[in-house]
Amino acid sequence: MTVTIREVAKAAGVSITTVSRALNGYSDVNLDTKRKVLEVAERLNYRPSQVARSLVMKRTRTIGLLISDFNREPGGQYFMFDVLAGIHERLAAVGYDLTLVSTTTAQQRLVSYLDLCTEKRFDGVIVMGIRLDDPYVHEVVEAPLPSVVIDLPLISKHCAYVMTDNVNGSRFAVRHLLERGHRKIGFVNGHQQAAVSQERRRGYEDALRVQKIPYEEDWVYNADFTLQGGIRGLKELLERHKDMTAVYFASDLMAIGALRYCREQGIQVPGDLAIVGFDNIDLTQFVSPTVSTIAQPRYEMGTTATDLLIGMLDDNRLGEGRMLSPELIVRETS
Amino acid sequence: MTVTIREVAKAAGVSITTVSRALNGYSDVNLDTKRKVLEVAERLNYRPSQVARSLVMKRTRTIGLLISDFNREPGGQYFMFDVLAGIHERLAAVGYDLTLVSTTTAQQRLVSYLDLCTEKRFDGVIVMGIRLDDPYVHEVVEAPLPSVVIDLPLISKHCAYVMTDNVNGSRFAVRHLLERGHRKIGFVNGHQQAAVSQERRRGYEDALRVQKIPYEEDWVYNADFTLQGGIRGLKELLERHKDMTAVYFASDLMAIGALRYCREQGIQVPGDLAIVGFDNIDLTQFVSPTVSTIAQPRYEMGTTATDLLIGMLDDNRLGEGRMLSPELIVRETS
DNA sequence: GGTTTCGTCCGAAACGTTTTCGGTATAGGG
DNA sequence: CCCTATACCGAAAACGTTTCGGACGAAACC
Repeated sequence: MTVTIREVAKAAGVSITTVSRALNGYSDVNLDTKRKVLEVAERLNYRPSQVARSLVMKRTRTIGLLISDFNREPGGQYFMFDVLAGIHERLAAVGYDLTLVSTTTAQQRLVSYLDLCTEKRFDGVIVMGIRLDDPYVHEVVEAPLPSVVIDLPLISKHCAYVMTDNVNGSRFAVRHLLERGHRKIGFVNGHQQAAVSQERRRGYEDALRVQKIPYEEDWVYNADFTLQGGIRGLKELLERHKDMTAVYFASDLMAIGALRYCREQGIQVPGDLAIVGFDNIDLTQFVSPTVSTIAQPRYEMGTTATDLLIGMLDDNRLGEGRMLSPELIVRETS
Repeated sequence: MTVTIREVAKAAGVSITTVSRALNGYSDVNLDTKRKVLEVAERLNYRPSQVARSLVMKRTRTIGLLISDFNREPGGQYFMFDVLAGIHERLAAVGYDLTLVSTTTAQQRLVSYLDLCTEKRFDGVIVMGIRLDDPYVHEVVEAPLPSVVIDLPLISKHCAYVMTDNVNGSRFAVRHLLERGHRKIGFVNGHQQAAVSQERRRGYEDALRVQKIPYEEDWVYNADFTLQGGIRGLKELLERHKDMTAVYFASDLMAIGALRYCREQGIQVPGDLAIVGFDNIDLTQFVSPTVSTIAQPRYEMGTTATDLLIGMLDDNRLGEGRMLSPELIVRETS
């Protein structure tokens, strides 16, 4: 059926050793026989089996993309697609493959994260969308398998991470509102199982403190990154504080939900209430008014994650953390 | 390093044949020895190598997702992510892996589509985002490798396809505008290298003809699915026809671009001009006014594509075409 | 009691590569 | 003329599985 190296060898009148060497560009093969081999291989349309090669080389040149439940995070698509594009682009450049595995896969087979990866003989893994309370968090860090985690500061010898600098991102957002003269600023956070939520809260707190504004719990509402969560958060905060003039949301989706609520309630944005979101998803530019936000370099997160992983694999570097800079984008809601 | 079947055999005091049979649930192995083997395998934390297995079984249980240039289609993300989710979900259920390969990968290696797939020994392929003028279109159809193409009606013994019924989708859109009383209806199409563009134009034509309205070339503008394209299209059509009261766009992104242009020009939507888009991307619900559109069952496209492929692989069915029904969603722009 | 049958198990080949080690021939140096 | 260096090539082991064909004993049958 498929043509093997043996048939090429026979057709070219040499041993399979010589074929292998000729095709892989080794030096100690006569130029004429090399040409002959290449010509025959071309004529027979020979394609070396990567699985056979993987078996003997003990590396698959395949890295796994572990997505914690593909569609658990509503609106996570906006984030994930760009990261994925970055990962894919960089991996293609260095000749690695990417295979998708979501935790549902593991669940269905009742097998642990690490077991799955060793069965498939991945050379490395990139982990995305994992939560603080996910059971396999420690498995990722401690595994001998090189890995890089996105948006969760896990680090070890074989585990690197890349995140946006969420603390500073939050600071930018809140500082911006402060500069606009706001003093009564609420904060609607994401769910507490996300590492980024903690950091964003910290940035909010810090920015206030710099201006000697005390941080108080009841100006914060813990939602879940979703549209509905944003609506609930705004509603609740407005009830608690009639004098609130600005709200900072830990996701654009929540900010947009809030925007919708404001329209229903006749609250003028930014006149009555200023709003800043986080993520810079496409939507922010299309809703009206357009929403001010903190941009995450999503594509770059993908590429640097890949770079870190490749560094561990090919130049066996150690795991390290990489912080990417967010950027304040001022639009109409503030 | 990693524990092999040989070590399990030694530890359990049986042959590797027996270990293999025990683990794979064959019948002719004594229940006691089977238990013993399972216990030892568990204790040693044995994980069978899928690459060794692939080599001998001559199937990898891996299917390739061929994306024609990941970020060539601007706005393609909205479409692709959901399809991807559907594919992934279904594949996981039947125990296949999915590995991403974009044409850039092949280009970088100067190797044809088919060569790439045979090297990686994919069991099948799903092709997405391919254009009519892509050089490897015929390669896909004629290859012995089972494949499913999304949004391009290619069919052969080993090649199936799944698309939305774009002709009917267009009919729904235009008929809806007709029912609203419009008679002067423009059409801004996508680029001509997409198969769906031809179909959508046909649907537009048909719907008009049913109402005895002649189809005329100069009511159609060929754009490119993008925001800017939508703006250009609307502008051009408005210049050609002062009396136009409605426009149908072959993508939501174009419709939304048009919406933006209308706002700038003070054109009332739907008062002065009614608008219908295509795709039902999330954006349509967030812009103001919300845009009427034809919904594509994106997730289902992914799952049925997978079902078709699995059918060819496991039950060796032949390639077939599957049409999915679109749905008219009336919102504020019409 | 001999022959079958059945239940268990194992040896060895096969899958398609890479790589180590060594072999042969030719050329060059003394 | 002998020895060594060099260039080229091949045999065979290895990677970790699955599976075919058979072996061995015990039970069953005639």
